[in-house]
Parts: sequence; structure tokens; C-alpha cells
Amino acid sequence: MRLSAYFLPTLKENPAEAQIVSHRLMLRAGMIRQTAAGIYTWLPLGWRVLRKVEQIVREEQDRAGAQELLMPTIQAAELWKESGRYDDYGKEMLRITDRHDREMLFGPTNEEMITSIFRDNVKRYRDLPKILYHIQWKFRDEVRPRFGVMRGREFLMKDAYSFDLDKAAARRSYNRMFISYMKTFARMGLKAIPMRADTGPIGGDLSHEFHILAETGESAVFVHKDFIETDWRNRDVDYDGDLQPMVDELTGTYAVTEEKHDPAVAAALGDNLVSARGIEVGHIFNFGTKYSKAMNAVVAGPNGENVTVEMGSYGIGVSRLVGALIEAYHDDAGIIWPEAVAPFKVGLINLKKGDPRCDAACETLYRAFGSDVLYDNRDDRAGVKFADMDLIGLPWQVIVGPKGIAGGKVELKSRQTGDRQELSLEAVLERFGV
RNA sequence: CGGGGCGUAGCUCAGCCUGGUAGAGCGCUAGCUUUGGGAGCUAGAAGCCGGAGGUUCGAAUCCUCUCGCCCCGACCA
Repeated sequence: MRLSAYFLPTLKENPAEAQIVSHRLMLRAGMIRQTAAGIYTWLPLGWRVLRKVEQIVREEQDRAGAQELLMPTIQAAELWKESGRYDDYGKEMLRITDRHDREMLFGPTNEEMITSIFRDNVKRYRDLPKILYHIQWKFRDEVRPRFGVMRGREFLMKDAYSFDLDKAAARRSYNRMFISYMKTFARMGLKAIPMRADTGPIGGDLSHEFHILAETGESAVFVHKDFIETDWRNRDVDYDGDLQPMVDELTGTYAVTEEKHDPAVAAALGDNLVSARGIEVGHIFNFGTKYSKAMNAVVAGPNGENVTVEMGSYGIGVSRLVGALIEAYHDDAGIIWPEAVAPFKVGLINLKKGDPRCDAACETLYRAFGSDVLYDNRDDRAGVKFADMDLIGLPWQVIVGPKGIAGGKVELKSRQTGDRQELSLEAVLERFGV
């Protein structure tokens, strides 16, 4: 993409309404614009990141054996009356009336809808287990939306739902999702810590929240420091094998949210206890038959009897992750994207547009990098280009200037470390395998 | 939902107390000069001062109502 043609409205100054760093940087880097409280437009650069995050989530869900579908954003109130949550959910649910005066709602979550789809189409135990998921916009009419996309009212969420014949099988589904979450966050360069959590109004007895530690996190969390030091990124996982030992290992150290905090147990940890703030990026529940019972989701069991299926649900805040990533990866100059989620891998800076040698070298590089490069071909001063490129945080900058190019050299700068090296054009192309 | 704050140019803000021609910096447009870390000079464009009522000869400014946004708390699959 040529920057001269790209829709990238960066801001030099901090917008007054943005208090936390990820919100400020998303606005300044031209990723989002607010359109109402807690409701945002994703501009091209932000949208690219959101799609990359979404794609990683999707790939890891698929790998864990979940199947993607897509449910609508608008739901009929009837479904929610079946489960009893139409009244329970309260004002967080955005209720809508259509032209025929039918009660509708903008879905805050999809347990009811998926349960109805399941019960209408799966009738025999041999079709179990099933894990179904979608990545869809949700709306929760938060009393106080804040922190940009971290707590928006409209947000993109991956929600998966498991259906099993019995509790042991349900636990296996839970474990699959548990492990896939670890893999998902690790692929993005994030260290997520699974914490025993309250099940809240959703019910059930088994639940974990996945938190990214950050000063700006909304939740108070307590964790054994050993966990923080564990690196999870290169673990191999066999989803068809027994995942319980791995889950046990990951839940064996003390890590809890505030609601589950036990001061007595924590005291025994002494200096090993870390009290921190966390951003909740995932939450998984095993809630048994809460919905299947209320909504009559049953299958014919091995002996011909009706069995109410065991369910679980598994959420990842996809749009919130974009904010969490920035909270985790930034400096004073701007964002520092991990490569896996960077909107472009390389930022190409032409320091002297109009100079035949600079232009020619840039065109060569631009063509070679293909779709993964953002080429700053604007007729601007060097400082402006450096500042913008640092702000939007592409992992690599290739800087082409008249001084270097006279000797056939360009500069390769790492956004993360700031290290620069002079390389020939060929060496740069080889470095990136293009 | 309680408490607090703010709506004036694209952005950051001054002006309001004490009513009297709508302002600055950055950004934008054009020209000239510059050109490796957010340049300089010159000339411009740009605002229903969030909205509606009211007071007044006269309202960005005072009063009433209203809408929106932000922060703290409570809330939060």
C-alpha cells in the first residue's frame, strides 16, 4: 500500500477523551474513530489488525476441533424468554422493536441461539461431541463504556459452545478450549494467565478467566510469580490426546481473580505472590445443563433414553485484544506490533521522493514486498515520516535515503529494539525472503 | 445509577467570572526557501461557540431546559 493513497488519519496530539495508552494510540495511529459512547469505526489500519487477531483466533479454534458458523446479531426475544434470561439480563441488553411490534434484541451473547440450533438439529448421542463457534459483533449496553475498545458497547467476540453427553466429556471439551486459548494468546505474543474465576450469573462450577497483566487492567488479580516466568509459546499440543495433565499443570500454581482470592492461601506464598492488574481477554465456562435443561436440548443416549446435554461456553474478546496488545507493546513514540498481528510487516520510507535513485530503489522494494508493506511515498519531511512510522508501529522499517543509496545501501530498523543496520537492497530482500 | 467535569476551527485549547466585531498554536491550501527525527517565511480557507427557549438594545458569555462526551465509584460473560 502506498501511504499517499492510504486512508491513515494520524494525529499529532492526544485527543482529550482518551485516557489510557491503547485508546490514545489507536486514535493517534488512525486505527479507530469513535462514533458514539463505546461504539467505534475501525479505520483501514485498525481493521487490518483486527482481522489478523481474528484470524489467529479462528485458526486455533479450528485446530482444537471447533467448527465455525455465523449467527446473526439480532435475535428474537422469544428465545431468551425460554431460558429466563430475557428478564434477568436487565438494561445491558439492547432491546429493539421491529415494525410489527415484535420484541427483538441485539445479541450480547449467544447461548440461547446456539442451544436452539443444536436441539433442532442434533438428536442422537453419536453426533457428540460438538464445539461450535462464531466470531460476531456483540452489543452490551454498558452503563459506563470506557478505555476505547477495551470496554466498548459494541465489540467483536469469539464465542464457542460445547455440547457433550456427560460431565467427563464436557471436561474434555473444556480442556480443549483451555489449551487452545493458551496457544491463541501465545501466538499473538501475549502471556495470558488462566485464573480461577467466578461463574457469575452464567452459572456452573468451573470457570477460568484469561488475563494479560497490565497496569491499566480493570481487574485485580493475584498470581504466583512462577507462573509469570513460565513461557508457553513453543509447547506442542495433541488435541486428541489427554489434555488433563497439561491443564493441571497450568492450573497448579496460584492464579485467581479478586472474587476467588483466598488471603489465607495467598499468605502462605509469601514473596512469591504477585498482586497485579489484569485485562480479561478470555473467559471459559462449564455450566452443565443450565441452558440445555431450560431449553430442552436432549439427545437419544446409548440406551435410548433422553439425555440432557452438558454444555460449556468459551469467549475471547477479539476487539479488546487489539487494545490489550497495545497496552502490552508500546513505548513513548507509539505502538510496537508483534509481527503476528502487525497491520503490515514492513514500513518503507522514501526519505527523498523525487530523487531518481531513491524512487527506483523504493519501487523495487515495494514490488518485492507485495501486500505486506506500507510505502511512505509522501512528499514530506523525514521527521514526519519517522514519527508516523514509529507511531503506527510496524515491526520493520526500511529507510531509503540519498546518502545510503549512493553507496547502494538502505537502512533496516527494528521498531522494537531500535537497532539499525545498513544493508544492500539484495540483502534486505533476502532477509525477508522476498 | 450516584458523584465530578467538559462541549468554541480537523486536533489541543484560550475567551465566559465582569454581555459589546470569534481567537491562538498545530493541522489544511498556495507560493518561495528548506530537506536523515513532527522546518521557516508569506498569503489564504476554515466556526449556527452542542441544541432549544428565555433575559437584554445586544448573548460564546447570564438564566432554564435538553442532548452529547469524559473521569471516579457502583455494575460487568
